[in-house]
Amino acid sequence: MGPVKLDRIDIAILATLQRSGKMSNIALAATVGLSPSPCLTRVKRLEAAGYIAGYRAELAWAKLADHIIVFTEVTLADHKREDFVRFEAEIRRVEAVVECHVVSGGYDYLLKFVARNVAHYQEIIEAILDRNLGVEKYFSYVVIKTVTAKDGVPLRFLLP
Amino acid sequence: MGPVKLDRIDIAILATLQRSGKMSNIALAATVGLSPSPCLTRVKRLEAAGYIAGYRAELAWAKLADHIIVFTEVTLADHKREDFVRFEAEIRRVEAVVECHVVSGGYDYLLKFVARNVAHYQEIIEAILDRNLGVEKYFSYVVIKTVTAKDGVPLRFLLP
DNA sequence: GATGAAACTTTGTAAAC
DNA sequence: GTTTACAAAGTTTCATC
Repeated sequence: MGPVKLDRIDIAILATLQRSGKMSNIALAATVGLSPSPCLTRVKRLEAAGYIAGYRAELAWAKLADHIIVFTEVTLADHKREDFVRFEAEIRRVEAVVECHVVSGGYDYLLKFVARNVAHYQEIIEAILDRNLGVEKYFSYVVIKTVTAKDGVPLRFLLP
Repeated sequence: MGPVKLDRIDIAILATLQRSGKMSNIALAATVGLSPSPCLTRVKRLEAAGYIAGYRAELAWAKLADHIIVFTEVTLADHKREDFVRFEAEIRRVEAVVECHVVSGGYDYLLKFVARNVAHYQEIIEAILDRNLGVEKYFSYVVIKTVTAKDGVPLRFLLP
């Protein structure tokens, strides 16, 4: 997990693997303009340094199962440290919550839910409210259409 | 891309590959309780049917580059069909926008941005406003802390 | 579905340049 | 860093039960 300097080739490797994680080392080497041996060395180094968190298959959810996505703004009634800790600990255990962020201004948490349908979402929310986690109010935004959903983030855009 | 019936083993394969996309076929077969040959046949069938959208390396953004995430609510001034089409076409071209959803109630779009810092985000937003895409108002929520960010969605949770 | 054999590809390492 | 070589391992196909 030591610090590793990233040169242009390392960035190219990361960017390529982000798009095609199963590409063979030979194909990867050709893509980034390296011969296979040093390319593999770099990949192993990047993995060991912790820059690659893992490899995942991206599933086609739309084809696999009917589902809806809902973003929910949550405001807690009290704002003591223990209120936050308790809410977060419990929300982590809810399968339907795929993202939960603390945000600045307006409200406390922004959550992203996945559910089979609106009724299913309602069940989930009510189960959360029943647990008395100190939710003062919440507002739900059901996703009607997703315009953009990038798999990764353009590396070159974020790196200086 | 034909229709494929998914049995318990198919679901297990998809769930496993979602977690470890680079697992070898031999290891995968052992995990789902199959011998390698039929296991590979199933994987190929699932890929051909379009249930697996691709394989990706998940990068460790926190280690790679300083960055912030911002959720932005956008309301358009006019709601004619062409207003939506124009806004969506342009927003797709903004690198910093990693997600863009049409949502029900409150406002029109919920966007998820990635930027190097708040000043960078401000630049990006101003560039969007300068293009006169019909944005009447917007509100930004900077992510202070991410409590949960699941890589995939539990398959069994969504499937009936 | 399982098994096992055979051909092929890729990986991972090590040599020499 | 490149190229070549090579052994180990994994993939893929095929025939058989």
